[in-house]
Amino acid sequence: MAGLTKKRVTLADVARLAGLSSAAASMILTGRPDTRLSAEAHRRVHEAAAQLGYRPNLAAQALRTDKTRTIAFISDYVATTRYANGLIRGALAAAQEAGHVLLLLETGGEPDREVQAIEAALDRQVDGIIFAAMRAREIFVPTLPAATPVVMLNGTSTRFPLSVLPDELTGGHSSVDLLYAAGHRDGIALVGHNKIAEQGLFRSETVGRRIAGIHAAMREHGLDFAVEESCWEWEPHHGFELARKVLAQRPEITALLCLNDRLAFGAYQALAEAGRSVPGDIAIVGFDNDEIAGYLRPGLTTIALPHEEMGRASVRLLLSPDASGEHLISMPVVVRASI
Amino acid sequence: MAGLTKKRVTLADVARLAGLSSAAASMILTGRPDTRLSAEAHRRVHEAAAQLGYRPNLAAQALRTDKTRTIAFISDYVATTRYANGLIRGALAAAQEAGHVLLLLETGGEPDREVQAIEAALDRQVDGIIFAAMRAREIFVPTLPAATPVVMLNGTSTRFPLSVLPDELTGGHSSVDLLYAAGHRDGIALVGHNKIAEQGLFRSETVGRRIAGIHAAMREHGLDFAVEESCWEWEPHHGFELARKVLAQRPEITALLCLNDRLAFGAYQALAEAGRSVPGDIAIVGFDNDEIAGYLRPGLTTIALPHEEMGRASVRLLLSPDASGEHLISMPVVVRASI
DNA sequence: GCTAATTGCTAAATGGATTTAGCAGGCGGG
DNA sequence: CCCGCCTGCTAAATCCATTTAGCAATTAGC
Repeated sequence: MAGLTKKRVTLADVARLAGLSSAAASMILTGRPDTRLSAEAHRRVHEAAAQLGYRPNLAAQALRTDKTRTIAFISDYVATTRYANGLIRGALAAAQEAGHVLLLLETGGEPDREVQAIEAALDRQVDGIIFAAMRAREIFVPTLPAATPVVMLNGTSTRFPLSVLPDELTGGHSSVDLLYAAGHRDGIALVGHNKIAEQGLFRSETVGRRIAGIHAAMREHGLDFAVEESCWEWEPHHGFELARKVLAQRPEITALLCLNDRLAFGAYQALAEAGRSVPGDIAIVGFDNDEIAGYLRPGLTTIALPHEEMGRASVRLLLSPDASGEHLISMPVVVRASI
Repeated sequence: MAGLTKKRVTLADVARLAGLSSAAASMILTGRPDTRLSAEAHRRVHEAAAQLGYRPNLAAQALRTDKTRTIAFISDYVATTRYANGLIRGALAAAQEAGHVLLLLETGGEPDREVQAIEAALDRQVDGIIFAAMRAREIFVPTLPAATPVVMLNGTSTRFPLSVLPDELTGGHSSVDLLYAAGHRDGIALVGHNKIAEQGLFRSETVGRRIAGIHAAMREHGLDFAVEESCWEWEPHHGFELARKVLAQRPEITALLCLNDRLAFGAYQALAEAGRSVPGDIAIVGFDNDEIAGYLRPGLTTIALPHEEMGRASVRLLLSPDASGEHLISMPVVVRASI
C-alpha cells in the first residue's frame, strides 16, 4: 500500500516508527515480564509491528539466544518402513502446536551418516533432537553439547534415558485376552515367533516385550500354544507359508496369533487357498494396525502401534524440561471382524 | 584431550591459532577463488580448523549471506497418503547429496496453515520451497520474496511454472500396451473411471492425464472398452464391488484395467470369491506400484508412480538456477504375474 | 633512484536481535 | 537543601561470519 518495501522489516524499523529505541521494542515484543516500559510504549510498539508486518529474523535471534524453535528428527529409515510415517506425522503436529518446526534427517543406519546428520542438526542450533529408531541398535552419537535435549523414539539408549515406546507388554497381553474372550483355548497357533527377534537385534527393540506379554498372558490363562511357527522376516509370503504349514500339520487349529499384520495378510491367503473361512473356521489377530489390516476381508482385528501418539509424545517430552525415563504409549485394540 | 572446551569454536579461534586475521581465515575456509593469500596461510588455517574441529555457526552465516542450506518441504498431507513417503525420501536423499537439509511442514490443505508454514519457512530463511500436493488444488501462497525459488511437486500452479510431475500420459499408454501385447482385444474393462477425477478436482492433478493416455492408446490400437465402471473413491472395497458387478454382468471379460492398485486389490478379492483365477481367467493391471501390489498373489503388474525419483528431481530443480517448466518423470512398468 | 603496481594481509563495517549497564528526571525522606 | 530511589528509557556490547576498503612491504618499470 504505502510503497515498495524492498527490504525486510527489521526491529529497528519498528522502533523508529514507534518513536522508541530498538532495545525497548525488543523487550516489549518478546514480552519480558519485569520491564518498566509504559503502557503507552507497549501500545505504540505493537501497533508499529503490526502496521509494518514485522517478523523477527530468526537467524539473528538464534545467533543471540541459541534458540531456533526447530527440532531435529533423525531417523534411521524413513520410507523403508511405513511406520516412520505416523511417527513423523505425530511429531509434526505436536511441533506445530508448540510453535516449532521439524528438521528431517535420515541416516540409513550408517554411523557416518549419523554423525553427519547430527552435525547438520547442531550446526543449525536445533533446540533438541529426536532419534527415531525403526530397528533396534545403539545409535552412535558423537559428543553432543550437554545442553541439547534428546529423546529416543521407538528405541532406547544407555546414553539418553528419555524415551518413548509402545506398551508392547500390555499389547501382547491384549492379543491373547482377545482370543481367550472369544472362547479359544487349545487350538491357538503363534506365527512369527523368533529367538533373534526376541533378543531385539534386528527388529524394533520392543518386539521382545510383545512376545513376553503374549507368553505372560498365556500363562495367566493357563494356556499353551498348540504350535509355534517361527521365521526370520515378517513379510506376507512368510505368513502364507507358515499358515499353510500349520493348516497341513495341525488341521484342528482354531486361531492364528500373528506377530504382525503382514504375516496375517499372508495367512489370509493361505486360508483362502485351503478353503477355510475367517473367522468361522479360524480366528486371526495381528499387530501394528497396518494399512492393509483394514483392506482385508473380513477386516483384521489387530493391536495397533500408536505411531502418531508416540510422535506427539516425543516432541512434548523434548520440550518439557523436567521429563525423564521411559514413556510407554498404550496400544489400542482395533476390533474388526477376524475373531 | 587438550582441555575442557566449554564453548563453541569460532572462526576467531581458528584465526588466532593460525596466526592470522579472521578475515583471512574466512576467505580461506570459504574457498574464495581470487584471493591473494599465500599457500602457507592456507595450510595453517586448514590445519587450525581441523585441529580445533571448527564448524561455522550457520546462524551467523545465514545472517550475513542469507543462505541456510535448508529447503522447506511443504506438503498438504504427509501421512494421509502413503505417497508422500517416497517423495520425502527422494527429496531427503537429493538434499543430502547437495549438502542441504529438509524442513518438513504440513498444512492439511488449510489456507491458514499454509500461510503459517510459509512464514515459518521464510523466517528461517530457507533457500527454497517445495510445495508437494497430494490433491490437486491451487495453493494459496502469500506474497513471497521474489528471490525464493519454488518447485511444485506432483501439482502445478499458475504462479510457479517450475513443476515435477509423473508422466501419466505415457504411463496410461503403457498400461494398455501391456494388455494389447498379451493378446487382449475385446474383453477389457476399465475400473475406476470418473468424470470428476478426470477433471482433477479431488485427486492428484495428473490422473486426468492417466485416463487420457489410456484412451489415446485404446484408440491407437483400434480398441474399445467392453465396460467402463466408475466410482468416486479408489479404495479396495470399491474395486471389490465394481469387479463383482463386472463379473456378474459381463462374464466374457478377460482383463481388468484398474486405475490404481487398491482398486486392483479389491478386484482380486472379488475374483477369488467368484472362483476366477489371475491371470489364467482374467488379467489385471494397476497403477502406482503400491506396497500391496507386491503382496498380492499372484503379484500385481502395475505402472509405478516414481515418487522417489520425483522427490529427487524436485530438489535438484530447486537448486539449479536456470530450471523452468514442467518436468515429467517416467512411470516404470513393474511386471509381475497378473497378466 | 623513484614512481607505480602488485602482493599479502588486516581493521572495521555489516547483518538483526538481545541484553547489560547506566543516564536523566521526578519524587520522597530527613 | 541534599541524598537516594524509582521510573522510563537508551547507548553500546554481544552473538559470529563475511566482505569491503585499504595499509605496508615488495617488486617491476624506466
